[in-house]
Amino acid sequence: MEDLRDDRDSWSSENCSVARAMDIVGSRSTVLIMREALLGTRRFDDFVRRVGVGEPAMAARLKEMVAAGLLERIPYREPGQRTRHEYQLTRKGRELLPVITALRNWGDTWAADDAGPSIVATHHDCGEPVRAVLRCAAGHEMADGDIDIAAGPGLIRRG
Amino acid sequence: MEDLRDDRDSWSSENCSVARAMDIVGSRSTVLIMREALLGTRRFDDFVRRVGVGEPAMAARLKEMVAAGLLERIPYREPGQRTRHEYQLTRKGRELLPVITALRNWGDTWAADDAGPSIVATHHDCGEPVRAVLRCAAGHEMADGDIDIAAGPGLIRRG
DNA sequence: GGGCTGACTTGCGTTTGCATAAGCCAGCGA
DNA sequence: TCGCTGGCTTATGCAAACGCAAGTCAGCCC
Repeated sequence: MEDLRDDRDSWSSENCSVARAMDIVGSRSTVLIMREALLGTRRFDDFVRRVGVGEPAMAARLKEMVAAGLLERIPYREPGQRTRHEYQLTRKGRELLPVITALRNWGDTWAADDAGPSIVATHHDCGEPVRAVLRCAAGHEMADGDIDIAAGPGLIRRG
Repeated sequence: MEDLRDDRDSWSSENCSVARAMDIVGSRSTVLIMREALLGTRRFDDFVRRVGVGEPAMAARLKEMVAAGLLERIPYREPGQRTRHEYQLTRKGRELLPVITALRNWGDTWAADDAGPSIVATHHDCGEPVRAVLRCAAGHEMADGDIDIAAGPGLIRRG
């Protein structure tokens, strides 16, 4: 099994999933909106207050995220109230949870304030803290030294 | 065990590790530089070529990343060449691998082009593909529905 | 039909990110 | 000592992101 890192210049990163993911969720406010959405927030003014960005920025961001398929704009009606809209996570959006969790883990370790982390994700069944870890399809958990880089079907070779 | 999502307005996200992580690695180019660094790139012009940003932006980004402790600027000398500097990952930087991996997984699933992913991380020992997954300290792997949000020591409660 | 409220939109000015083009500088080889 | 090369820095300008302040609009309540 060849490791592509050994000949990094024989292939290009044009078709890169990391870059494409960053085009969609690459801005600070988008990530913070995802954090809130994953914590259950759904309404416009709750997002504004909890994320801490202004209304114009929030409106623009939410519109982009609906267009990108991370959120869905759903009408709802509370009794005695007019019809409003809320922003619900789609599957595409919910599946960003490992990204947000990995970011939170890293921030807890390397960028926390003196008091320690403010919130901890825990396993509902056993109460133990949850982390994003690297695991192979055979079930082995690993550190970064145990990883090779192999070619996928979309690899663009050079020369 | 209380779930903090049930009373989201009783606490604030001021002290948030996700936000602080985004302040450090929140820009597209920083993430792409981390991608390349984790693939083994170390030299200035290799970063410029492989990441696809201009030299001024790269110089500024690398300087920030060294200041943030993600990279270290190390002098080296190839025989017959003058002394140069390369950018090596620190432990702080290397530990972003789960974040980058989670982003790549998500991009492969939700933002890939028709050809499929260009590269696949595999386990060196068994060759199976590697993913970032959520796992609790007791060893259970889980989906997003199995997660509670508990208070950490740094939580800021309100009124 | 007039007020109120949640959910935006508009306008303006600032900051940040990045591109392009050009210039600088250290030192090795000749 | 002179040119070459890798590794930047400087100059300039555009475009996107964001904050603040103010305005709009829909419709339920009265």
